[in-house]
Amino acid sequence: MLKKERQAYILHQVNLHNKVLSSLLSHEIRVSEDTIRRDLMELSDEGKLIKVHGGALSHSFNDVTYSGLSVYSQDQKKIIGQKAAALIQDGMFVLTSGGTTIIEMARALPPALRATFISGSIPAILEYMQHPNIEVIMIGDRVSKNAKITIGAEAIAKIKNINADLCFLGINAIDIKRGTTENDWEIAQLKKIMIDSSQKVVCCTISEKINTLQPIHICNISDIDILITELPPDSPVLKPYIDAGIQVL
Amino acid sequence: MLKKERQAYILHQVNLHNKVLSSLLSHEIRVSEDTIRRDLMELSDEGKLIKVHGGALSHSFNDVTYSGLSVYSQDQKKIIGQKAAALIQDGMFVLTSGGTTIIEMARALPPALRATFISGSIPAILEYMQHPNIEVIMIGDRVSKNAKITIGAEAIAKIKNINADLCFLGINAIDIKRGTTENDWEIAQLKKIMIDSSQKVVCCTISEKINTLQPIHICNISDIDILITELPPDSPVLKPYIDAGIQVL
DNA sequence: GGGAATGTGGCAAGAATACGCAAAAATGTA
DNA sequence: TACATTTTTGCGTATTCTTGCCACATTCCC
Repeated sequence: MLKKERQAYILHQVNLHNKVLSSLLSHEIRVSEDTIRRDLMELSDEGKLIKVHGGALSHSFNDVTYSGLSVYSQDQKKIIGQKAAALIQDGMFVLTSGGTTIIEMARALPPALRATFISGSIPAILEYMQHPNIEVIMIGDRVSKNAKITIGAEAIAKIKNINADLCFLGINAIDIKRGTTENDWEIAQLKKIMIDSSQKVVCCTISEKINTLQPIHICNISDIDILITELPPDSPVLKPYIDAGIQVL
Repeated sequence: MLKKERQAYILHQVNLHNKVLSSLLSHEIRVSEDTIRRDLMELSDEGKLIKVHGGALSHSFNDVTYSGLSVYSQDQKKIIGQKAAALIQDGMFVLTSGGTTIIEMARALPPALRATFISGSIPAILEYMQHPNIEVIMIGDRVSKNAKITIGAEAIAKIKNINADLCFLGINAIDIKRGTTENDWEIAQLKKIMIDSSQKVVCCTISEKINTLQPIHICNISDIDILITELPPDSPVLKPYIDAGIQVL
């Protein structure tokens, strides 16, 4: 088993179970605990997980301490949310992923809007529920505790049967060559299906995620219709994406 | 259980109940009181809570002023929640409705418990997600904004396919003759199906709902296996239900 | 005041980790 | 291809962390 492969597996396990034990992993992958520990150290240095005595934890465990960082980009995300909300018109069927940018979009929805929102993300659903006039559809399945989203074959099958007007994805990494990428395999699968089930695909992300990569591929640049960031559309960072035919807002 | 994990659990409990007792925690998490005390010390040093003799208090405890009445009803529901949680054993599949009593049950679940919880209630799912070891399945469908639960043909079909060990229903009205009743037609439908899909049916309600009626019929007394209230089982109010063959806790 | 509960500090066993080192594997270079 | 260099991995040892237990002090409650 390759080192990268091993680390990807560890990361997947962490995102899946919120925790991993060095002893268990070393037994599973049949390498020494030293190797596992070194992997965990590296992943921890990269900010992918939190190393603790005996193993590692997912970041979602202490999002209390992380809130400082998210507050920082809160304003940026509000701008993105407003741009995104402006795309939705009465009567539309809208499919959305989870993520803080999507939450901000939900908060920016005009109260008079009448549309149908479909999502598996629990925080997103909670926001949509606050809205007086929109219809909310929850995708059911096993709940991933760290992603706070429903994940699994059932959810995928359900989304496949949908034909939505718009699909909003909060994304963690986008690159002009590699397209959008993700670090959780299952969430990547979900997003792929959501893209397939929608007429138009809107990607929302703060600018610092632009030109970054994560291990798992979601879609190519050509699959994206609209890209929303907090920057003005004529920012030089966004030029390559406009040239690639994406509508940038 | 990892140290960080344990501390996260303690913190969650503190924020939930505004106080924790060392003795209780040590029993729940199955570690010595020394360990709990050390954890509380550390968390106290980090400013996450306030250490006191015998346990710890939430920091927000100061500015929380309770209205005496609501606390009273809350305490009743906590008692119900604890009785209900005690019924669940490792490996069980548990189907639950929504409602405040069910939420209290979710909060009373021992952290070591490994079981699968299935529900369409969003507040209930949120509570289950806090638990370190239980698997959570969300039933999907249209979201009813006032009931905060997924409702519809899809949800009903999904529940029909389940064969659960236990079904917990928070009920608003129970009567020895008319059985349990409800005031929302769709929720009544859901509860009916949930009863059909479970080996054992547990009804949870505060005693003031006993011998009351609502317009829509859910099930008869004979369909109920266990009835949980905040009262001791030998209370005279409960006598008719025991005579009817229900196990009263 | 007195008994019970709780807290303190020390200690020890066991688990987890850091560190240095060497073998093995991969990579680079002539 | 042959050889040097770097990377990766596993092992032994010393060290640190974690936890439970014990003796004893302190606090709480009646």
